[in-house]
Amino acid sequence: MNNACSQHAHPHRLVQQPLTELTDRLRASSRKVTGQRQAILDVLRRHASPLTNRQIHDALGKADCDLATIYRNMHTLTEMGLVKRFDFGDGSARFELVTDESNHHHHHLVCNRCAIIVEVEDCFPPEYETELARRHGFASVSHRLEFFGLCPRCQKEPAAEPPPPGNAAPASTGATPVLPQQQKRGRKPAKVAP
Amino acid sequence: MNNACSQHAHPHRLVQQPLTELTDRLRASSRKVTGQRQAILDVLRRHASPLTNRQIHDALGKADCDLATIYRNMHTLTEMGLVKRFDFGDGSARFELVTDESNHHHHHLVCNRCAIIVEVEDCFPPEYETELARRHGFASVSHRLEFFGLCPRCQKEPAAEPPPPGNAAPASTGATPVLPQQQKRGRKPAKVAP
DNA sequence: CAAGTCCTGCAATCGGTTTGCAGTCCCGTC
DNA sequence: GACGGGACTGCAAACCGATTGCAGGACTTG
Repeated sequence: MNNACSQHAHPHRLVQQPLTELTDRLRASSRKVTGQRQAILDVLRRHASPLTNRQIHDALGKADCDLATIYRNMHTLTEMGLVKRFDFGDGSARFELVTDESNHHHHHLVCNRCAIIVEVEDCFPPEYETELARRHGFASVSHRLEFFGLCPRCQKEPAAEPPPPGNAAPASTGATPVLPQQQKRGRKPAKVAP
Repeated sequence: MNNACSQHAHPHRLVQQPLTELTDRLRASSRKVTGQRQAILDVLRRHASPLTNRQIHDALGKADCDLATIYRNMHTLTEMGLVKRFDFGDGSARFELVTDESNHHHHHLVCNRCAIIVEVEDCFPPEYETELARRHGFASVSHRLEFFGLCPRCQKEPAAEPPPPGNAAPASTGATPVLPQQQKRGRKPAKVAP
C-alpha cells in the first residue's frame, strides 16, 4: 500500500460527482482513472479561482495525494485540456478547471496586496492579435494578459504593511507588477558563540 | 579584495558611456555608484531585448560580478525605475533598460520555439483598464501582457524537436503559454551494481 | 584621508518543480 | 474472478531561480 490514497479505506470518497467525461478522456488516451486525479479535479471544481499545486495539496489533505503526484497530474490534465494553467508572476503556477462556463476566453484581476483573484472578461478584440501576427510574420499567436491592482477591501485597509512603492506600478509601461511575497529565504543566521 | 570586480585591475573598463543620470539618481537616494552597477546597466544598454539575471551574468563575465549581486542590483534598479522587469512565464525574470525611447508602454512577442523576443506596440486602449478598475472597484490597476507564437524562422524549420502540442496554445483562452525549457532536473540515476 | 555606510562575494538556504526508482493500482484479457 | 503489463504513485534526491547572513571591501562625505 504505497499509493497514498489507499492508506485510507476509501480514497474515492473525495469524489462527489460522476466523472464520466474525465473517465472517457483518460481512457481514450490510455491513461488511468485514479483516485488522485478525481480528487484533484474535485478540488478544482469546488474553487472558483485558480489554485497553486500547493493549495490543491493542502485542500486534498496532504496524506491523500503526494505533491509530486499533483505536479505530474497538473501537467497531464493541462495537456488533455481539462485544466488551464495561469501564471501571475509570483513564482507558482495556478490551475483552473475547464468547464463549459469557464472555457471562454478570460483573464484575471489580482490584488497586489491580498492576492484575491477576480475573473474578468476584458480583452482586446481578436483582430489585434491577427494583425500583430501578420505584421511580424508570427504564426499561432496567443497571449497572456493579467491585471493587477488594489482591491476595494485593501484600499480601505490602514496599510497593515507599509505600501511598497514598487507594487503600485507607478507608470503603466507594461512592466510586470510584483505580487506580494512574504518569504523567508536565504541562509540561516550563524549561531552565536556561547 | 573581496569585491569581485576589483580582482581585475580595471572593472570600470566595462563602462562605455558617461553615466551621469545613474550617478545622480543613485547619490540622490544615498546609494553608491559601483562598478558592478555601471557594468550591469552597460550590458543592458547593449541589448535590445530583456535579459535574465543569468544572461547579464554571462555577458559580464562571471568573474566580474557575482550572480547574487546582480539579483540585488536588479531589485534596486527596478525600484529606482532605471530598469523594467518582465516575466515571460519561463521561470526567470527579465530586465530591460528604461531609456527615453523604451519608456513608452510596450509589450513583447516571444517565439515559443526559439524564444526570440520582438518588441511590440500593440495594446488595448487605456479606457479598457479604467473601466475595468471602476467596475470592480480596484485602484491602481496595471496589467501584464505578452504575446507568444512561432517566429518566421521557426515556422520554416523542419521541426528539429517534435512540436510539443501544448505549446501551440490550441485555442486562445487566455491561459498561460509555456516557453521552451530544456532543463535537466530531478534526482540523479542510481549507480548500477558493479 | 578617516569614518561611516553601502555593497559585494561567498555560500547556505528557500520555495517551486522535476525525476529516478520501486512498489501499487487500474484495466483489458483470459 | 484471477492475471499481467503498463500506468501511476509515494518517496526522496536533486535542480533551478532567487534570497540572505556574514565578513570584508568599496564609495562618500566631511
